[in-house]
Amino acid sequence: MKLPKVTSCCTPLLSGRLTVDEATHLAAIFRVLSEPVRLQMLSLIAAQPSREVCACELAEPLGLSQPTVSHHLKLMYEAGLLKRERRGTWIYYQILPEKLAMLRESLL
Amino acid sequence: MKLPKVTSCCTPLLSGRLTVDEATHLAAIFRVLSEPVRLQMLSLIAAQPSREVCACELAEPLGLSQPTVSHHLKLMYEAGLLKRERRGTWIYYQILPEKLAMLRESLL
DNA sequence: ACCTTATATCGATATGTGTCAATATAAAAA
DNA sequence: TTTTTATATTGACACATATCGATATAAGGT
Repeated sequence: MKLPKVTSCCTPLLSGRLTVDEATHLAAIFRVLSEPVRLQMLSLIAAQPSREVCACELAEPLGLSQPTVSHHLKLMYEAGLLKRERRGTWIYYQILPEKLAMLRESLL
Repeated sequence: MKLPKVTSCCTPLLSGRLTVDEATHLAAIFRVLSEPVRLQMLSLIAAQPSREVCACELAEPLGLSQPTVSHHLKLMYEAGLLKRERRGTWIYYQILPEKLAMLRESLL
């Protein structure tokens, strides 16, 4: 059985008081967005006509090593900002726009 | 002469490629939001009927020392998330909703 | 099986930062 | 001016994390 998609997680920041758990969870997502190279990665993915990117395409334009790219992608994947799909040897990453929408709502 | 209020700062994340400077600037603001106690502070300010709070009212409900509260308020002030106003011995802080609106736009 | 390429993990290091006690500064009251 | 209260700064420490080289794992091709 399929569960309905969750598009929000937290009380909006400005209406009602955040619980400690809500604040911790929301802060963790903002922390993932608090690294310039990760924002550049997201921008780079969004700029592709296919709206996806192979992990192997990121190291060179960002000037980072492969382990570092892998590290950042993992953090964004675990935060629910990216989904991934293995196709053969390669892994492709896509942005999950619902997560960004949820974040926008949290800033209301 | 009064300048028009700036409500946006960066290319939206998903449209067009972020420059390094834009990514760095946006990431710095997200970093300020990446600490649970700071989100709780914002929530606490917004929950006041007056929409403002005296710095001296924050330490006790958050279980933090006065220097730590001062530190967090300074970071949020410098990031443009809060404005402050001295009234006598006390300093009152208010949220700048335009900044949050700008952040929401950056997540488009 | 072996080799090649892509991705993940590990270990080490450097840098950043949240926290507090101690102290300094600012403002008002006595 | 002295005292009191509020806020800011400083210095120290603990902890998190971005980064890389080295290595491990995964998948496909020869």
